[in-house]
Amino acid sequence: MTRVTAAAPAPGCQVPKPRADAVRNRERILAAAREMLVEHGAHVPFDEIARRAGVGNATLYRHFPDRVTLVHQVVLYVMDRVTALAEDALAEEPDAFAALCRFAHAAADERIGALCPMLSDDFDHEDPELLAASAALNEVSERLMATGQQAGVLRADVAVGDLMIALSQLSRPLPGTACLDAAPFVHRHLQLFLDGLRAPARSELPGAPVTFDDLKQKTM
Amino acid sequence: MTRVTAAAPAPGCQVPKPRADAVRNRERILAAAREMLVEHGAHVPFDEIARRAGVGNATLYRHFPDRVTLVHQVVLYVMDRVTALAEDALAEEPDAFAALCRFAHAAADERIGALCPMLSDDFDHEDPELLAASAALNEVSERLMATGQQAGVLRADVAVGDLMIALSQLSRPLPGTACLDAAPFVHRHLQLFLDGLRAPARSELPGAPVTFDDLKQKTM
Amino acid sequence: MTRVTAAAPAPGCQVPKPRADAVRNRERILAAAREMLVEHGAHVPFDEIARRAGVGNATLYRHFPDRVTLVHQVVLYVMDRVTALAEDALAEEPDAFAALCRFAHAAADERIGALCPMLSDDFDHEDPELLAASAALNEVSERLMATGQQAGVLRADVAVGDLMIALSQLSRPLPGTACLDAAPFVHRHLQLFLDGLRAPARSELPGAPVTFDDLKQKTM
Amino acid sequence: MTRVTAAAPAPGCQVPKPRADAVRNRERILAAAREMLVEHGAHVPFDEIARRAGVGNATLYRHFPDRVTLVHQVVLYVMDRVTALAEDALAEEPDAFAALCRFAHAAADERIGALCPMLSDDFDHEDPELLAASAALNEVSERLMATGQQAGVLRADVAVGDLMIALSQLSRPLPGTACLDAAPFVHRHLQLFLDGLRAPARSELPGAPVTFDDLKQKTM
DNA sequence: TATGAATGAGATTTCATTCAT
DNA sequence: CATGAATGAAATCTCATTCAT
Repeated sequence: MTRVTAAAPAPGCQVPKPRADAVRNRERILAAAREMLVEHGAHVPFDEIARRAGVGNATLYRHFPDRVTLVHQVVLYVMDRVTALAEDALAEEPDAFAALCRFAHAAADERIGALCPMLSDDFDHEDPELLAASAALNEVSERLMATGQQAGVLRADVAVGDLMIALSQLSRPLPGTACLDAAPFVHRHLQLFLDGLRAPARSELPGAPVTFDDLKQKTM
Repeated sequence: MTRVTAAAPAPGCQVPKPRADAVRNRERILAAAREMLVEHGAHVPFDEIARRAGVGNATLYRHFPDRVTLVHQVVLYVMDRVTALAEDALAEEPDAFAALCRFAHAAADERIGALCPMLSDDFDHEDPELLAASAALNEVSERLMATGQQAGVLRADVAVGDLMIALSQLSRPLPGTACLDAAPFVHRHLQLFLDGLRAPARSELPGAPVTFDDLKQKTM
Repeated sequence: MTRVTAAAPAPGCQVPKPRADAVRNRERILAAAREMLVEHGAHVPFDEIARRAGVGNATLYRHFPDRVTLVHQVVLYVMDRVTALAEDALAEEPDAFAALCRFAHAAADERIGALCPMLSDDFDHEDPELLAASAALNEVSERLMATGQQAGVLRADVAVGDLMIALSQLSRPLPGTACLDAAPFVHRHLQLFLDGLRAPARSELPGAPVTFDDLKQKTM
Repeated sequence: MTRVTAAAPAPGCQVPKPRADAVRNRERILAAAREMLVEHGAHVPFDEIARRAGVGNATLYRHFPDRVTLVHQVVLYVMDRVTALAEDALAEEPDAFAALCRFAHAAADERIGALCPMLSDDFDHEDPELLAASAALNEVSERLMATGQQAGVLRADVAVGDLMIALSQLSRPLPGTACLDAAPFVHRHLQLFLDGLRAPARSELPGAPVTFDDLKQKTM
């Protein structure tokens, strides 16, 4: 299993020193931002995120010069963790459909909805770090679905993009509800959706299977 | 079929004069607000709504003294139209599951996601107009589901609340996508969800069936 | 004499209504901004300008969305007044060199230094209003200098740009001094410069005569 | 010729160690600060000066505890160099007016405008180092002017303060122009001003000759 | 000593709401 | 009634200065 974002510096490199407290602050800000963004939407005041992270607001600006950058880093952060969940499900769950379900529910709990900003028009899909992380998630989730389709337990007319979109939509916080845990039906409706994915297909789907790359198209 | 929100004044009442342009302005504001709220979330500046509606901002305030009121009226506006869609589906579609599907897809197109603010903590569920509209929608949609369950084409462990929530979530515009039409996979994923609703049930669902009334609970 | 910026609306035009108080506020802001910008440089807090003008800060933003716009309008405002001074000097002062001196000292008192931002790299020289005002000032000041040169009282190797630049430089507030009136030597040094302009030329000048258009070149 | 600011420690003193890199850093900061202050005014962020000097911001603070101190040292730095230029002109240029011109143009190139902060209300004129450097510059520049006036080539109604002020004003970078070299007309207008200084006087000057000491008066 | 990081105070800008025409 | 203008409060962002490594 490869963690993408935690790129280790080459041994003997000249980068001065990462300074422990700065790293810890960065982590704390990312974690706080993920919660705030998922729970309260993209409009949370920066000061609130800073307070939740326990740092001054200017510290937040030092690490993430603007909102776009912060969101971008949160996406990377969550994507990395979700990728790990998919790898775990594949490795530990022998039944193909069970693996898919395990992944889906775990990803919802891991706030996969935080990946939604990727779909935004102004999201930078060319960023190298994102491309790498994205490819990793794409690879493992395609493996997850292919396994199910080859085993004949997953309908053939769906692709990873379908899963990712619906997963994100269904696990997004309902407006006005304070946090994800306060929406106990997420797992219910997710399970209904997963039942719809199970083979044999029960109806014809409009449109074509959505791949991961489709999500990067500006023109959806 | 009863339209709830267009309450006609009692005959012989003394309400001065409805003034044609005021009525037209109210309609334009409601339509504009529905689009803006669904597309850009609850944070759209009032001035933007006013501009989209083609009226001055103060006119908007004259019709809707505050954001809460405006949102409330938009909910009523959409709820009324969605109710009509359910009635039409029931009346014109002989097959029970086909009726459900027709309703779901039509409601998505009608921006049923604009009902989400109902789930917000600060939404006033005691308002008489809302109670009436709500009861009407509840009645017809329960009839829609009951028909399907009695016909054995709809799994028995789901209720209207499940449908409404998931429908809203799946049809909400993805962040950054300007309008619903720009998200062509909404109907794909909605259909997958509908396939999950079809009997026989393929897996056990966590939690209990969600009724319409469950959605009014402040503590979700 | 033609005032350029105070463009009168065509009779019978459809522009709604200028609203007296808004016009008065705009005037007050422009006057206040001219003083603050000339006295304290381009970094004066917007709130200070608003306070000096006696309006709320947001009112300032309504009239001038950003600092660039405000500065631009101040330039137009001052340019118009300086143009009028040149016209007056030409019309009322029979002696050519006396007219030039009268104009120079009056322009210094009128804060011609406020035109300095025109020389900045990010100043928009393409704006139609500015082009018109600029042409008017150019025309009258060239007439002013040509008169002197034809009368043989003004050295021939200088052009309007030379006058404008030096005039602006010499009348700019010295850093740290509160206001122009507190720099009583402005008129002394201006007169020394004017003496240097008088014919016959006492030394050869480096470079070429600077025209008005030269000042618009980004590459100075 | 006495260099004032490079005060050598008394022989036998106990100052620990000058540390070569600290001295070099101090030089680099002073040079960078002179450029930034002259080019972008007194408002340049400290961090920018530090970046331009190639040191960390805290290093800047170690050498110069606050902005006032930094500006003060820059003034001393430039004053010392300008004094040297005046001495050179006097020593090497036999013609009195030529010496004045040579000095003026050289001082402009040496950024004499960096002395302007001396005129600021909050500048400390009592500092011993400054008093010494100031006296030295005053002495040599008075000698420069007296020579010219005794030779009858420089008008009698001007004093060193007039020269210093006008020189500073005319050589200050125009707003938006990045560096002095980008303003090719500085020497043109300076020469015009010098022509105005030449005897015989062509007009009467308002005000009285400005001495060096006049510039120290808080109330100008 | 040199430095990057942290921070609060203040500057800039936006927006919901009220006011005057 | 309809509207553009005005406004304070809050959000975003910058920067001089201090701190910790």
